[in-house]
Amino acid sequence: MGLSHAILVCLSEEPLTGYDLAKKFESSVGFFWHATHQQIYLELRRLSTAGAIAGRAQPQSRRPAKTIYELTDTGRAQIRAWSRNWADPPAIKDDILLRLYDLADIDRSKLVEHLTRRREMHAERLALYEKILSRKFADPERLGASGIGRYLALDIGMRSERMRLEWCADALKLLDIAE
Amino acid sequence: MGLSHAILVCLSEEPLTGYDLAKKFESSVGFFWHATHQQIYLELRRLSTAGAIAGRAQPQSRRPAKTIYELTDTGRAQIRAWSRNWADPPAIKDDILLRLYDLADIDRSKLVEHLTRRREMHAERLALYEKILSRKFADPERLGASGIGRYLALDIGMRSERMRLEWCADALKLLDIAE
DNA sequence: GGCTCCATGTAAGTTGTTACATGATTCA
DNA sequence: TGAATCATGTAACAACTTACATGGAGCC
Repeated sequence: MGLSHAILVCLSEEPLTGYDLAKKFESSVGFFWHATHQQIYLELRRLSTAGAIAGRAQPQSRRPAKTIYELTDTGRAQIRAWSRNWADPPAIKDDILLRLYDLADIDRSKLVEHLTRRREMHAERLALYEKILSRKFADPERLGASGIGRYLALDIGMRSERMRLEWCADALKLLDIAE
Repeated sequence: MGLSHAILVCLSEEPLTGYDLAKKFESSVGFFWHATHQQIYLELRRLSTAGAIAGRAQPQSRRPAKTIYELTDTGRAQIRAWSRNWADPPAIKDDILLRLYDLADIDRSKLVEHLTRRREMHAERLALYEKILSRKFADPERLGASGIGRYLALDIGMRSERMRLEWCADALKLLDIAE
């Protein structure tokens, strides 16, 4: 199961609450692993009863109480074991390619609209990643071990956005001349 | 739901049996939409009772009987309606990026092994796509409307493999010098 | 005699999505 | 005064995975 590993990896960096994790899954880690808060809270309870993580309840004044989870030694051992396993490259499921497959039967102008919007989204994403790069990885020589990994994750994110951006542009060109 | 559309799109090309569809989902369409035969047979029954497709039973000598499904007018209308909807870019869920995120805590030599294997897989995939390209799309000028769509789907597949291939190579280089 | 291809299914379990719910605090 | 943030959950459903099952045909 992927989500459990994603959570363990996050917690290996620092102890977090379910709420914090949910936020993380909407930005940094979320760039390559998506999860909702419902999934996260459920999984936290599972990992907790399995002994991979431990939660400390922390009452707060003026705020609902929260539970901060951290890795146990068992959890740490689990990550190490998991990291040795082979991971199949992810399968792509992209609706827009499905539409292209049947181009003859489909509303052409809508497709152009969608491709244009996607091109913009990829450009925005790319700009965001570049901003993160310049802020956090300005000096790649001085990155620590975990820094390199995060740099590489960001790097493939950028390459992916750039590739899709270019493809959208070329697809639009081709659709235009093949009118 | 995605699978139903994937099936409808396949059937818009030609009538097929569940078995044929399952094969298609392991090669051509399978490059951007994966499904097992169990899912497919279930979905075919659903689509059939919903009236989007119709199956003709065809008894065979020396072979088990088969059911050939084809689109109904309702089904065709459904595709057209669906094709106008916006499709969010696919979310990536890649285990290997998860591992990178936590590089400090992880078995480095195993990671190198995995990246090397992945690089090979991407190279193989790319070669396969290039072969398909030269066989089926040798002359892109003369493609019909549906041909362009399929060409573009193949094109993004090739770009994707090439991008990942290069990323693997660069990641291996970086991990090597950052030893 | 075993392997792959044809052709279709059931059943159980896991994962992911969507809708709904609560309730206080802080900021504009 | 209303929206966003903090913090956590239940419930129903949809989608996907994995294991198991059947049985003949043709090939090496």
